[in-house]
Amino acid sequence: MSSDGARRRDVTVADVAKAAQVSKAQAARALGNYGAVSDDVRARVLAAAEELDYRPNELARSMNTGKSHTIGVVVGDIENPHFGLATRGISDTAKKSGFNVILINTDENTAAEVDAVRVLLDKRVDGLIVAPASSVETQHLQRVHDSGRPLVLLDRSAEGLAVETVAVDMAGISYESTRYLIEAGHRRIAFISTLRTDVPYSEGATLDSSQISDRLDGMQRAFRDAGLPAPGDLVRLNAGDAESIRNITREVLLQPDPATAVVASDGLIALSVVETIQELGLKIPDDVSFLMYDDFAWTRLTTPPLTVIAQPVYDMGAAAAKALIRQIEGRPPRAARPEFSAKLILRGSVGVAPAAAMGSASAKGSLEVQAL
Amino acid sequence: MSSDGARRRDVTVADVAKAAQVSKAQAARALGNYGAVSDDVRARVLAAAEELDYRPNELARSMNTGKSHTIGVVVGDIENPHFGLATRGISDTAKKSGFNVILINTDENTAAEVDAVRVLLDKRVDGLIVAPASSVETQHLQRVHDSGRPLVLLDRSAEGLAVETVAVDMAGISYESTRYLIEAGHRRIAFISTLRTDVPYSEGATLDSSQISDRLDGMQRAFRDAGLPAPGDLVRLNAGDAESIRNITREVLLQPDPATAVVASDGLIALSVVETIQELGLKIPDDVSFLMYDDFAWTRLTTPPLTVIAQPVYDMGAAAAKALIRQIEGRPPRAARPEFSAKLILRGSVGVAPAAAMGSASAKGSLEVQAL
DNA sequence: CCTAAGATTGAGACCGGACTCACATCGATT
DNA sequence: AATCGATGTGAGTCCGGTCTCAATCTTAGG
Repeated sequence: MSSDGARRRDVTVADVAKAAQVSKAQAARALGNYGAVSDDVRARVLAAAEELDYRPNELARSMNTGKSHTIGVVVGDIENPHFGLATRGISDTAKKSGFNVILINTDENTAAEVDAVRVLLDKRVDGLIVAPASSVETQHLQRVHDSGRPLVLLDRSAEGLAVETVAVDMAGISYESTRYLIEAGHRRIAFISTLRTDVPYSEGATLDSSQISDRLDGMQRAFRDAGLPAPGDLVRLNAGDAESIRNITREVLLQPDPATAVVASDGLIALSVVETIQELGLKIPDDVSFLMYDDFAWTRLTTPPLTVIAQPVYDMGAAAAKALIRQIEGRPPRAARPEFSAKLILRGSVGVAPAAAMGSASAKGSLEVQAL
Repeated sequence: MSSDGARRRDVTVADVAKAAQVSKAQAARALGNYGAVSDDVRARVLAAAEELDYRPNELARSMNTGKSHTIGVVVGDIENPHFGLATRGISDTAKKSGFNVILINTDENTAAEVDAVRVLLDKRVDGLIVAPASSVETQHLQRVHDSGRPLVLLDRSAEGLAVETVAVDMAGISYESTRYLIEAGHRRIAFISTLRTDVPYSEGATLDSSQISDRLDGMQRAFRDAGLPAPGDLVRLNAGDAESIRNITREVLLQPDPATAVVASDGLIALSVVETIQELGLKIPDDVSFLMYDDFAWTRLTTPPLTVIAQPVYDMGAAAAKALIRQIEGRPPRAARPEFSAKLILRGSVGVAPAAAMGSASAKGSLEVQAL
C-alpha cells in the first residue's frame, strides 16, 4: 500500500495541469515534449507529474496520433523453436525501435489466421508480420495490403501478393541437399511434412505452402538433373501429431521398396522421426540416413549428430521487423533485400545408401563429416 | 486493389450512421449490440456496416470501456522452449476468453522488466503475467499490485508480494531428485544455473531467484537428511553463454575433487553441458551422471536418453492465464490453487557414482530405468 | 379516447491525450 | 517609441467509440 491509498482513478494530464497551475494544453506540451513551453512551466509540470506519478495513457495517445507503436506478429506455432527464435529476432529488433509486439498463434490454421489479422487490425497495430499458414488462401492478407497497412511476410510467400517477404531460397537448398543425398547413393528419399492437404500428394499438384512446394521442386529438379525418377510416393504430408508422424515413418521405412533416407521438414517432425527410427532398432546412418530442416542445438547431441539444413531464423525475424519498421516509418524499402540462404551442415546422419554401399567397395558408414 | 480504391480513411460509426440514415448513437448501439434498437434500424445499420466494411476501432473502444482485452506477458526468454510452451499455454487460454497477448522479452534483466511492465501498463493491458527476473527487486511489481491491476506471477515468486503465483514446488522436487542421486552414491553433485549474482554462492546467502534458491534448499535438505555435507562449492551460478557453461562444466568435472553428477538448471544449459561432457570424452552415465530441469522431447533422443525433471509448463501457462482472467473479470480467486508438481522422469543419464560403484559389486552402469 | 409504462431515438458529454488557433508577451529592429 | 517575428499560453476541437438523458413513439390498460 503506497502512502495515499490504492486503485484510485488514473492520473491524467488535466490533473497534472491543475496541480502545476497551468492549462491542460501547456501540461500536455510539457509532458509530450512538443510545442513551446517555458522552462518555468515545464519544471512545474514535470514536478507535478512526478509527484502524482503521472503515466500517459498510450491508448489515448495512439488514438489521435494514429500510431500505436505496436506490431502484430502472426505465427503458426510459437512452441516450435523455429518461431521462438524468429519471434525473438522480431521482438529484439522491434524493441530497439520502440515498438512492442502482439503475438498471435494460429496453429497453422487459416481461419484462425484470418481472425488474428482482423483482431490486430482492429487494435490498430502499425504493421503486421505474418508467417502465412497458406500461400494460396491469402485474401485477408491482400486486404491488409490494400488498406495500406505495412505488411511483411515471413518464411513463406503468398501467391500473387506483392508484399515484402523474408524467406530463404528453399528450392536452392533443397536442390543442394537432395543432390548430396543422391550422390551418397540414395534414390528412395522420403520427405515428411506437417502441411495439411486434402488430396494426397502427386507431382505437379499445387500445394498450399510455398515453402514446402519450393522444397519439393528443388528435390524434383535434383532428381531430374541426375536423370533419376523422383520418388513422389515418398512425399508424405499431413503429418500431424507425434503418433501420425510415427506411423508415417514406419510406413516409409518398412514398406517393400523402403526409403533409405528421410528428410524431416522441421524440428518437431524430426524428433518423432528419429525416435521412431531408434524404436525400430535401425541405425543412423548405417540403416537409414536422416536430414532435417532447422539446426537446433540438440541435433549435435544425438548419436550420431544430425546433418541439418540451417536457416538464419533469428536474423530473418530481425530482418522482417526491420523491413516492417522501415515501411511504417515511410522509408523506402531496401533496394536489394538480402536473400537469406540456408546452409547444409554435414554432421553424421547421412551415410551411403545401403544398396549403393554394396556396389562401392570404398564407402562405408557415414560420409565425410564437416566439423561443427 | 479492391473495387473502390485503396487506403482511404477508416470507416467510423459516424460514416455507417450516415449511410444508414440514423443517428450516431443508434448506429453505435446496433453495432456494439447494446441498448435498445429496433429491428429496422439494426438491419439498416448492419447492412451499411457490411457495405462500407466497417471495423470498430478497438483503441477508441478500449479508451472508454477501460478494458483492452489484452494481457501483457513478460518473460525472460521466449527463445527458451520452456517459455515457448508456457506462452503457448497462456495464449491458447487467453484466446479462448477473447484476450490477446502482448509479449515482452526481458533477457532476464530486471531493468528491462521494469520497463516492460511500465510499457504494458501505459498500454492499459487488463492484466499482467510476469515471470520475474528477480525475486528480490520487485518494487515495480508491487506497484502494479497496489494500483489494482490484476497480476499473476509465473514460475518464480516475489519476496513479500502477496500475488497469485503459478509455480511448481521446486524445493520438493529438488529434494526428491537429490535424494535419488545421493542414493545412487553421488556425493559430489554440481548444480549449474544462469542466475546472475554479484557474490559467489555460499550456503545461506539469499539469492535473487526464488526458483533457484528453492532448488538449492531442497538439495541442501536432502544432503542434511542423509547426514552428508552439501557440496556448496559445486553450485555454479552466472553460467551465461555457451562458452561460460562449457568452462564451468570443465571445471567441475576436471577439478581435484570432481563432481560425479551434474544437474542443469534448464534446457539451454543442459545442451552445453552435455556437449561439453561428450567433448571431454566422458560417458554418461558411467563417468558422469546427468540430470536436468525440463523435459524436452530431444532429451529422449540422446544416448543415453536423459533423466529429467518434467514440469507441466503448458498447463502452468494456461493456469496463470486462467487465474489472471478470473481476476480481470472480478471473480474471486480459486479457493485452493492447484499446486503444480514436477516429476522426476528416470531415463538413462543417472548411474551409480564411480566411487560408489567400486564399493558395491552389484551396481554397474545406469540405474533402473523407467520406460518413457 | 385518454394515459402511462416501455421502447426508440438523437443530441451531446466524455474518455485522455494531441493539436489548431487566436491572443498575449517580449526582446530586437529601425 | 512603434513594429515585428518568435515564443508562450489557454480555450476548445478532434480522434472514434460508449453512454447518459431527455424527447418522442408505441401500445396496452382503463
